[in-house]
Amino acid sequence: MANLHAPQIALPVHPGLIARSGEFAQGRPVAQPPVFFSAGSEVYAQGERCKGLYRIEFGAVRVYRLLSDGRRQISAFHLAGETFGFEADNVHHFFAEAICATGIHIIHASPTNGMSGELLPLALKSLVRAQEHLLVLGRQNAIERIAAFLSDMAERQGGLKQVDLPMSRADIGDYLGLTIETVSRVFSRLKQKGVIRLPSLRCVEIAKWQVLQDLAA
Amino acid sequence: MANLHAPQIALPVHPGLIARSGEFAQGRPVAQPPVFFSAGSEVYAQGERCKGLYRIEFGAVRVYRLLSDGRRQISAFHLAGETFGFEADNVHHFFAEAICATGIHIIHASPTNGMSGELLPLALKSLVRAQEHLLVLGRQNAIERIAAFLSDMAERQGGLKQVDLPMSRADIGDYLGLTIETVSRVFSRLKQKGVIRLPSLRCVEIAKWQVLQDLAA
DNA sequence: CGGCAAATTTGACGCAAATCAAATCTTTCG
DNA sequence: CGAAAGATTTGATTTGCGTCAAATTTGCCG
Repeated sequence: MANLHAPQIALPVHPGLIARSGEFAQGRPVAQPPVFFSAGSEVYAQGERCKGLYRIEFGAVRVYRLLSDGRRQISAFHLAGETFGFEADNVHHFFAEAICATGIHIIHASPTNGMSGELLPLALKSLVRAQEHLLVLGRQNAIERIAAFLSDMAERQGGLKQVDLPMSRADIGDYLGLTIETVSRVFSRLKQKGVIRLPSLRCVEIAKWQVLQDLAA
Repeated sequence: MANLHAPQIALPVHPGLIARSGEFAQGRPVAQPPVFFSAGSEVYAQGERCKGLYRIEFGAVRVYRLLSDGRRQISAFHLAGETFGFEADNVHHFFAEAICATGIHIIHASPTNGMSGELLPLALKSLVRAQEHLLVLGRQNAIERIAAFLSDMAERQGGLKQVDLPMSRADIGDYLGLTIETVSRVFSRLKQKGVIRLPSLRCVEIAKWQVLQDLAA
């Protein structure tokens, strides 16, 4: 049951070094220049005060919580173009870490900057994602979880057959409520059945799209 | 694995019969008169067009999805005072049913009625709830899930020792990703350990608050 | 009140995924 | 390049929860 993960130590590289990209979009201040985070570095911590929202320029982020005994649940992965960091109050209740080299716009939301109209749709997208994921964790078995995960990742990357997995097997396990061994075994099983190919550890090629969809149920 | 639930048949009793309560609060139009739903009746269905948001006056609601083979995942229970029915687009992706006799205000949100300011906090509350629940489903065992569920229900009912459970064991199971047998066994185990008492099927008395909290991890 | 249907509990057993263990493969970096 | 550390895969075994089955309780309605 225990599933301990030593925190990966890596410090974020802070602004100033980074070329700033468009600070204004549609005539509104969007963010400070994008901040660069190296693989494994912390974007924010549980208990930290919210500074705003986070929009990923490139890279990927995992958002998670820990139980007191070290079990970890990743509640979401976020990819380029996605916005995360919503909280009901102004304190973070989760940890967020860059999975790989990642550039993030920090959006300092305030009542005055006219962002509020776009916040709700983004928050709702997060909500729908979380609710979909509840179904997977509550009622699907290992192979269905992996199939759903791969379908989702593929879809979010434009539906190409080649899917990039920036995260480790441990991350996938902690997202799907499985152990790394089970994740690995299911990958092997899918490969052996010809549903996917694994050109490399962090890359999956979906050979039988329809079969994967059906498995995801 | 399969977990079939025949839909409970009961029709909502529609307005007109119901005395209308304050249609305006703080000078804004809030809702049509509250609508009464009998136990098991449908509030909305998956695929149905969104008519607005729903605020519970009294009673309780379950929101759920079904897999093609009938497995059901309840993503949330909603109690009196709570608002539900958020979607990213204007189509419902879940089913909502009254668990018991329930009165609901249907809030026809529109850009013009000044509700929008209050929508985001409510949506975020739903989001946080869903994320908390992910941790339970992903990483907690049966006893921890039940303990977390009972703690949550107690807290939402004002922290009293006597907790009302409007929902069946089947509902609890489908919310926590467990079978009814496992739910029942865990209740028995908690009772036998003196953590809870069961004055009746739908009522739990929390005898050892701290133990329950510790179990919820 | 009495009888039936549904819900819940309890028991026996099986299985999917966890755990424990060890062999590969990959990456890092001196 | 080559060694060491870490990640992943694979195998053997255990176990918590699901499944199947039956007993018991509760609620409903004439």
